[in-house]
Amino acid sequence: MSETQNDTFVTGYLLYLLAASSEQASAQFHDHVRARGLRVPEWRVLACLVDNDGMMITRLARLSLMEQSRMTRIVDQMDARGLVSRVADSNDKRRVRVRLTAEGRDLAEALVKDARRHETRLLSALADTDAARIKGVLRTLLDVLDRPDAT
Amino acid sequence: MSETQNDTFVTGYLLYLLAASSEQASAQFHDHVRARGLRVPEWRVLACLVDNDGMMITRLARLSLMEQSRMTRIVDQMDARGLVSRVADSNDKRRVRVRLTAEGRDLAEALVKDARRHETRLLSALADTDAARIKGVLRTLLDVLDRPDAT
DNA sequence: TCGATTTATATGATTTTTCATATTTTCAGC
DNA sequence: GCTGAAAATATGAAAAATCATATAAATCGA
Repeated sequence: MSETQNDTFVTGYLLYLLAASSEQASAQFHDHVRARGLRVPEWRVLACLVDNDGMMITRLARLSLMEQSRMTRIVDQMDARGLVSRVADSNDKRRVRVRLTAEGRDLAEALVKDARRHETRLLSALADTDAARIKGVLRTLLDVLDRPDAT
Repeated sequence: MSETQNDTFVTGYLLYLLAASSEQASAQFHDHVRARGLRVPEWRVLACLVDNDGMMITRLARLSLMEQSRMTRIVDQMDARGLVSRVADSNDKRRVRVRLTAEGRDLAEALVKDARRHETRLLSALADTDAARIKGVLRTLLDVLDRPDAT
């Protein structure tokens, strides 16, 4: 007798599929990140800063999918550790610009390289049609969610 | 001058797209869940149990995407609150079967109904082709991730 | 059938994350 | 140039989540 019975709802529910695939797809790479001595939120910060160094805390938080107060502390710790430094914005004194240090940049670039490799492997495990579609579909979903309706 | 500059990596990275779309797609419904007086993990437990009442803690944890020790405590609290009850498994005394109470079932069924409505709205905001593809693509990804290779 | 291993759950201690709110600076309208 | 609102960041206290490990029951092999 199979233990798995009629999984009528959860298993086919869009939000479950999204959460589960995000979770599982990330698990492997997140292990790698931790093996490199970083926590996942720190890796996210580094990745954002490689794209666009000197982001302010708020924007970094939005992009890294975390709360502002949390980002403040993450940046504190990364600063203390020498991966980033806080720079006052001359135009707007409220803002804190976060910049990669040389060490931070090296680590960030190495990890981005690893991430790209990992992504390639992941995509190549999918059938061509799925691999070709997945990012487009997700981007569309994100676009729709940005528009203030969709509930 | 646009604040958004050359987002070369993060914005197009599969794991980011997955995390961000999961996060954002869920945000609205999770607010609804909290408005109904539940935390997200509790909602997940209820949803699992509607599909398959009497699941054991370990399986519930896997399906709800959380750790076992955490699930033990969530079930404690839901039990204390009268939403579920713990039932000893007669065949295997290590196991704890978690069953919905009448109250738990009512709440669970109401929320599943809400979730279905929300999902429908979400899908209808996508173009037909995307709506038709998204679940399939995610399921494929999950399948691939289950197979022990794909790194 | 004994002992070693694995599986299922529980729990104390710690770390992470959130929540509410304070502080500082900018901005908008008058 | 004031005044009130909004934006950016920080921080204490609380809640949630993780980690390591304990306990207990089942299973597998010699």
